Amino acid sequence: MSVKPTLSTVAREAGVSVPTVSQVLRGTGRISEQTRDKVLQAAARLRYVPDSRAAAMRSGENHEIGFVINQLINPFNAEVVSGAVDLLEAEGYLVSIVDTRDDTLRQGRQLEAFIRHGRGGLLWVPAPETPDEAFDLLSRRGIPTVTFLRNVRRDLDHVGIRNAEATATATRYLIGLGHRHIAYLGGNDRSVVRQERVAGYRQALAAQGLAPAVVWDSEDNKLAGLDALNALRRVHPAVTGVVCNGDMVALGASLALVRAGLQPGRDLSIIGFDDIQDAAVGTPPLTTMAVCPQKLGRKLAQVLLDRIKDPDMPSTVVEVTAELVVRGTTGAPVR
Amino acid sequence: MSVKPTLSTVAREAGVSVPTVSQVLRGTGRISEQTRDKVLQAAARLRYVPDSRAAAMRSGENHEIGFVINQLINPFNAEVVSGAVDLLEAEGYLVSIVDTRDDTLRQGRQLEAFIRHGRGGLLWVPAPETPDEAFDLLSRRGIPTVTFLRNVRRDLDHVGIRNAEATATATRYLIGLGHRHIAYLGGNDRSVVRQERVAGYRQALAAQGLAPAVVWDSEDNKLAGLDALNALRRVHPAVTGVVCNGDMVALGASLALVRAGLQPGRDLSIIGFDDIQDAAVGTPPLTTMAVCPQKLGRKLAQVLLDRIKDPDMPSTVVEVTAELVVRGTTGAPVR
DNA sequence: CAAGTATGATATAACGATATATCTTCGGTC
DNA sequence: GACCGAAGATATATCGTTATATCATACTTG
Repeated sequence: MSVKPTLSTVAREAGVSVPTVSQVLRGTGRISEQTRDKVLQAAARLRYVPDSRAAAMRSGENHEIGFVINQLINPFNAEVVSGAVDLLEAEGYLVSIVDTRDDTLRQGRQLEAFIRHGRGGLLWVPAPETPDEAFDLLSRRGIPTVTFLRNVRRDLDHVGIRNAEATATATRYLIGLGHRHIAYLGGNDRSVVRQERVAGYRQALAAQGLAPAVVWDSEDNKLAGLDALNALRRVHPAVTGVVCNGDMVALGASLALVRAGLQPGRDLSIIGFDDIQDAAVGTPPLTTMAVCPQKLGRKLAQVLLDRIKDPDMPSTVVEVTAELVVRGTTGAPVR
Repeated sequence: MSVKPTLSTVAREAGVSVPTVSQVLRGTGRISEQTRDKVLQAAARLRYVPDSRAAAMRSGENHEIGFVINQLINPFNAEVVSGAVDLLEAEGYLVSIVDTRDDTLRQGRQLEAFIRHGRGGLLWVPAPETPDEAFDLLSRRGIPTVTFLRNVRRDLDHVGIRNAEATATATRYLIGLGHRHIAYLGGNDRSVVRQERVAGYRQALAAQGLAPAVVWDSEDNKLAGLDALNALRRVHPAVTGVVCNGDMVALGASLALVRAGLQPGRDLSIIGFDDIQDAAVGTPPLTTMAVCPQKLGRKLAQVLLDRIKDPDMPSTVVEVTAELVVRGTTGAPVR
């Protein structure tokens, strides 16, 4: 009893032709009230659900959008996704998400799968060292694509964060509090985002003629942040302020202090990045550079919708400013 | 220059017929070495990518799987997803994820979208109060479906956790430590999972003839857990042990104690559920009922693959046992 | 009343692939 | 040399839609 009703089934049931059913269901063409009702009733009786793939194949229109994200486990990303999905679903699109986990090979397979399965648009956080061919394949096929966070190819639409500006703000804030030895913690140099952020940090330091920059790598999770801060403090004991590449690392760093019996914001100042939900409920709550992920997601969706509407538009770059939210992990250095 | 090469383009380029190209690329039929090479080279030159939708339409085979999850922002879920994806991608499937956020209406639209766009299988955490029609539509169409966590319809395949057993274990452990007033914290009664867990908790209490059960609702995040524990303690000051519906709530509860200047594990014992990454790095680290999300995800994928292979198989139910991991938030009650 | 114009429906082709049947060509066998 | 089978390719139909063209029928209009 698992037969899938098609236009032809409905047409037979209603006693009309296939194109007529198609026209009724899409509300196109001239149809009399009477046959309209007949068709709608037949469709409801059979519980007809149209096959979008067949429709897309013929019409060329495609309402399925792929979201290629780098790390779904990161709550910041998850919130951006939900913002983008809200807008796109309201416009009748189906958004399907895949998680590359920053594995370039996996990403390559997923992108190809998206092409094979005919996505009508792509939102994409490119994995580090994504080969040019990946970008070329998409642009050759003319698939509307918006990159997110990592602005690798200037010919594509992009939505991101003013990274350098944000870390400069954070660094200046610490300097203003009286800190003289400020380190940058988290990320690694393969990351474009981190490069931009470190640049802003260095620039703010240089503008005040301050001590040489200290940049320390770390994976993007609490445990790694915890270990990284301990290591950093051993090697650079003079450091009193830390600008972090993300909230997860910052929370880990804060935890390292607490475990060592020290107090974040007094013994060492920490500034995070992102303002994830956990940032506000930490002990102490985290000072951080906040961007609203929901808003970012909606912006992302909007840029894609615009691009789909007008494929020949010159490429857009939207950059959002992060705002300093002062909470409990920053304060004047103790001397 | 955005033309999409098709079988017909490749056939022209290679100087053979369309079916021949199809056969070469799929490795079926009898093909001479010579034409095989010709075709492969032509396909590579044109950067041909097959259109899976057209293929699926004709052949009926479908290698796209939908994962309908209830809360992507929950790291436990995100890890289950990654486990399932690993296995399914290895088998050549594309897994596309949507997040219902436990909104039954949104879920309905997403399920219908999955049907329209022809998913070949579904992994599904049903939202609370999912109407029967939703299940019926899927089974009528014969779409292989495995529910996850929430076992609502016994006619479907299912992978879940032995909830009652787990909370009974947790409760007995607290009793063994000497606790006599034990509460259950988190979730709400619309949730099937929570019902099962509360049942296990009640049963363990009843077996020892202990004080009446105290069940307290909370949303599934840290902040809500924090507020909920404070409220619970005001109303039931005698409570010395709390079994939680999830780690997020448990972490929030633990935080509430710390903020009140109390010590989790001494002043109040807390047991979580899930063993998310943050559980191990909390201060103190969280005692919890651990299930390995990766393993759970792989199991889930395996059940779906089996179902796809043999649609007439009787329905399977797999239940995984959660294991007590003792860390820092439990101890004997102070008197 | 012939010719033109809405109106409401249908016929037909096409999208890009695969399944099935058909057709050469060649070599082997009696 | 007639017949048969296998190998290697192609012709044709089909999946479920939509786009375009065509076709009746009725209604205007001069």
